[in-house]
Amino acid sequence: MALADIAAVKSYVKGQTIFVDGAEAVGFHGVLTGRARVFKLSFEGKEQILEVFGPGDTFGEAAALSMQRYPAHADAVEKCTTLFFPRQAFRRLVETHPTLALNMLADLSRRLHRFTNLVEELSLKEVPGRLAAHLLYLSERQGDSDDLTLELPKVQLASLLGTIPETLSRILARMMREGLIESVGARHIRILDRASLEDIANAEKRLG
Amino acid sequence: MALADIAAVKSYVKGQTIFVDGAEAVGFHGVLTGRARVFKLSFEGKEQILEVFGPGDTFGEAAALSMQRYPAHADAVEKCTTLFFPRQAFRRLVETHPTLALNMLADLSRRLHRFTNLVEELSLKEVPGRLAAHLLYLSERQGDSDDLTLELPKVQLASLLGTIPETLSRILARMMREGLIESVGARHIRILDRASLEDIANAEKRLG
DNA sequence: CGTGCGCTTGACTTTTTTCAATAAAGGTGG
DNA sequence: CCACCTTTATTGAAAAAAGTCAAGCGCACG
Repeated sequence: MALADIAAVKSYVKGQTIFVDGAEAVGFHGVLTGRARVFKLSFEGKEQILEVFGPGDTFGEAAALSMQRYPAHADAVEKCTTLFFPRQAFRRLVETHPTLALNMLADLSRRLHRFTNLVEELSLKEVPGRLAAHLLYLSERQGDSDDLTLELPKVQLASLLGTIPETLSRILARMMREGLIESVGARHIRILDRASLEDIANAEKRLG
Repeated sequence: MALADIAAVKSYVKGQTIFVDGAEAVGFHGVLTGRARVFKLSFEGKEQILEVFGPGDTFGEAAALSMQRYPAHADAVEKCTTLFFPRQAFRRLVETHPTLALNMLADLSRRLHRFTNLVEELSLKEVPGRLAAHLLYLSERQGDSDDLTLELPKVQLASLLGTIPETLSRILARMMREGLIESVGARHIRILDRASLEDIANAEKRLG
């Protein structure tokens, strides 16, 4: 695939900015190692993570292809290397390779779907619901085990769930008190009552 | 364009379901007359409108093209006719017409961008901020006049802004009390203090 | 070995929702 | 054209959810 010909490797240290909201979109990234995040920042400095990307994921394609500017910020969650594809070359490639365009369509559709769900969660569920859904998601991703690893520090997790660390902390504590989960060290959690967690995730809000 | 060959006209009465969340995606729609909305429904029955579509807009393409199922509900805001494009025929068309694929890419990118902003508003702004932003958006759309028309009944507007009618009503009342806006009949509003409205929309939350 | 950052907890405030009642508006059939 | 009835909008009072501010703990990393 001619894609490789136009790419350049870039690397970022933890916390380093990859692009900023509103900046001219000069290209997009494919993650090689580490993780990156795309997020929105409020005037007061609160952030909402839109997505976290790991090896194999790409981000910024939509902006590079059809938009003038990046619609959000991106930085490195941890030390991270990416393949960078410059805008113009990428555009030409897409325009001449129908298959590439179709792949991109599939990709954007997936992303759109995820955003739909994010909106649903933010607007229609309370924080416990979002947290429960996230825990179940992690469990599924990690082989349906009841023991799971939080893949982000709690500050970041809070931001991903559209809340703040204090609130996250309290709700985690409440879920433990009620025997839904158990804490196994800093970043590990054991699911004790999956059924209740599922109820909460499905927004039948009761929990005390 | 061969697109017309595969389409069929459909018509819906006010409130009629166009498709439901999770149903198999059998095709997509282009609005001819009237308006349609795409929305998510919570377990308790609260709804979050994702987008409202008018003549010339299309919706459901991503689902029809790449996904198995519709990611949300759709119904007619008012009496409404659409052109319906069946999934299979559309897919074949896109696969053989690169230009069509590129147009779709542009379209999905735009939509993705809008969703990004919706997430930002829901997560990072309070209701007054969202309302202020919406009023300014309507003003711009309607020719930058200070007199604007709410294009939706208040229940729907509340749902679009991720809140409930009561809250919307209160905040509208507050904005009047504070001289930011003036009510001119049921669905018309006059902007009196655009600068303050812009401040609020940009989330420097003060308003009292 | 200390400093700092991440995490937790408590007390308090603000925002939003809920519940309930009322008022206004709009369409329909007589 | 009007009366009726359903839908839509507003308001109050109370409750709940989440956020702010501030303090304190603990662990990691330099």
